[in-house]
Amino acid sequence: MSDLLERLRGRGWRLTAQRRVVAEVLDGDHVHYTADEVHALAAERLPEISRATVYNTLGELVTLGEVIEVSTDGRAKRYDPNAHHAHQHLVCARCGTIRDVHPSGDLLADLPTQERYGFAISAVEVTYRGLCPDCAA
Amino acid sequence: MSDLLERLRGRGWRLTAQRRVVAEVLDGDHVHYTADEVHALAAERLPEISRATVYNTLGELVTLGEVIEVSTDGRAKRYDPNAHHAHQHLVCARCGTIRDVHPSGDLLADLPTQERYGFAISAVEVTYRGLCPDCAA
DNA sequence: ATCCTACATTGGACATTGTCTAAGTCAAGA
DNA sequence: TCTTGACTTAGACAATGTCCAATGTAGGAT
Repeated sequence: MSDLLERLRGRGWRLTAQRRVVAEVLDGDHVHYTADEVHALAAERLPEISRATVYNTLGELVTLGEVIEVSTDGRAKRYDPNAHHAHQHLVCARCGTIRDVHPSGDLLADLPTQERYGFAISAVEVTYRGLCPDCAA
Repeated sequence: MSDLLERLRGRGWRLTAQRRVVAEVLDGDHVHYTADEVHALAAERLPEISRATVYNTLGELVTLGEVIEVSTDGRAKRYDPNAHHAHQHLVCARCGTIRDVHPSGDLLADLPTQERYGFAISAVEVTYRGLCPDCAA
């Protein structure tokens, strides 16, 4: 992720303090924050950053394909910076924790043509649900 | 679905006009309404029905396993009465239309043990995304 | 058939998450 | 350094969902 800013600048992104802070917050492994969490963490470094800017920046990162938006349930969307490695999600039904997982098998091939209803399918998402060790205890 | 009310009464459900109307609205094939749509349709038959009751009833039906809650994206959840046949969903990324589909393959077996992080996995959901024929045109 | 009462419904306030806008600010090229 | 169009901000607004106290009622008991 350290070269993310470089990549974005190459695409004509204007590099502002706010965008830099948001990108820094998303840096790291197994990070799946909500927009509000990103805002809180960003505000630790840049207290005046507004919610609107965080939403804007996250939306741009999603559009650019640098970050994936994960809607686990009715709760807030989470943002996953691990966009360059195909993966799926394992979600705790109780506390909402997310882990990245890598199932085997060709998910797209599993859907017969006659079940595609003429759709141009562009993505397959798999969500495994269950209780994490802490919540199961 | 016609025997749904019987089944629910057998479980001690008090049968009210409101609950009957909500169940009737959900009756049918390939129905994936949002809570607000259910409320609007129910209100056609029972104008005084409140939003709270629709939310309560949908929640109960989900808890009882008669209806499945589908969170397609950041939009409103949709309610799928086809709970007794395992199936997955095909969603149009543009208009939000949902079709029920039945992929082959054992999705649960596709996740290696070492990728389960000690979770007790209880469900697997697959969402295929793409553009429906209308939106692709 | 009528009465009781626990359960269901109602309306509206409230909460959460996200979007939009007008006005001010600033990064970066000239 | 100047200029300008893109960026940020605060706060109003919107969409969806939850909660509560007051009221109503289904269905068993009498």
